[in-house]
Amino acid sequence: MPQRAASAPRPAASPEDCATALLDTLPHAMDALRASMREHVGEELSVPQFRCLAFIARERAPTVGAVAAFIGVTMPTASTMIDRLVRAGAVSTAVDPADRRRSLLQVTETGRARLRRIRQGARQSLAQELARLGADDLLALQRGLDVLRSTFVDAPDT
Amino acid sequence: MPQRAASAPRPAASPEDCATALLDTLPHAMDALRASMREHVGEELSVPQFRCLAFIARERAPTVGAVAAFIGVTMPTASTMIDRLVRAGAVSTAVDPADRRRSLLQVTETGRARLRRIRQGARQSLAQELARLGADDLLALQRGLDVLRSTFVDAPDT
DNA sequence: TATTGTTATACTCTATAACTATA
DNA sequence: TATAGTTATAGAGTATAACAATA
Repeated sequence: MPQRAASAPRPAASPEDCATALLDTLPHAMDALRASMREHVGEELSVPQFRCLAFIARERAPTVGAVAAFIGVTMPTASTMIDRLVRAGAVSTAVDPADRRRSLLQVTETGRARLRRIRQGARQSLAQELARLGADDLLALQRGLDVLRSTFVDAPDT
Repeated sequence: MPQRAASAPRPAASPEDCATALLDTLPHAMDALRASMREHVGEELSVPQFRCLAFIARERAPTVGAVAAFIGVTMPTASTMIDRLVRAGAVSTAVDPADRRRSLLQVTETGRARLRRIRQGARQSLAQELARLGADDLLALQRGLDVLRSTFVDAPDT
């Protein structure tokens, strides 16, 4: 079984304590994330738009339903969001020849460039804030985020 | 200096890597948090409303400006949000006798009960998902959240 | 008949600009 | 004149209900 560092007695972390910490930490962290995405004026994307675009970019040609499922919204919501991205020239749609009810989505070259700039800017700006942390804290953060991902990204619902 | 477990060689976590992890993990975690707050039908609060109410509840009698600063929105936004909470009977306002421009906010007993129920429900529902994790993962999560809090809650901007 | 997606409608969240009241 | 707050307006994000088109 996993042997632990013998240094200090570790108080066990209960699921309830973690849930509480999640509840009052996550919203602030999201604020910072949002801010990092708005920093480059004139070149911005809301968090939902960013997620939407990033998802479409990394799938080959997802449907509206797939986007909705991924970002966790209803189809009407995804539909209008995608519509805005299409009007902004970031996404193109094509009818699926195999099932004409489906729209296959793709990020345009414009959208791809836009996504790249936003992502890089946000990452840089967040990294700058994180650069104040020591190596131990960074590692702890990374591990915590891994757990978060395994819980809420890789295994969405139970 | 902090001695490390001698088990495996640890790849150093760079601020950039953590920023990337933040960018693609946090939104999903927020989805889960939002869902946990909506679970109890008929007894819900949006995340911003929850933050607003929770802040007012734990301060003695904050002003609209203080709420705006805490949740990171402009005053008009805070003003209308609070107005909704007032109309819902969760918050009461009183003119500050010392400076009649200020409104002093308070959570009503109704609001307090509501907040308690929502918070408990959300915590329980999140805790249930986290209960699948082992003790090590829970600890890692707790530590990661501590780092997140120290970075984005305790020390908002540089 | 079931599924994919859109349209209609309504609310919250959010900002900027313009205004009111008080210091 | 400066500050606290509100009102007006506009747009994004969100949901439910109703509809269209296709399987």
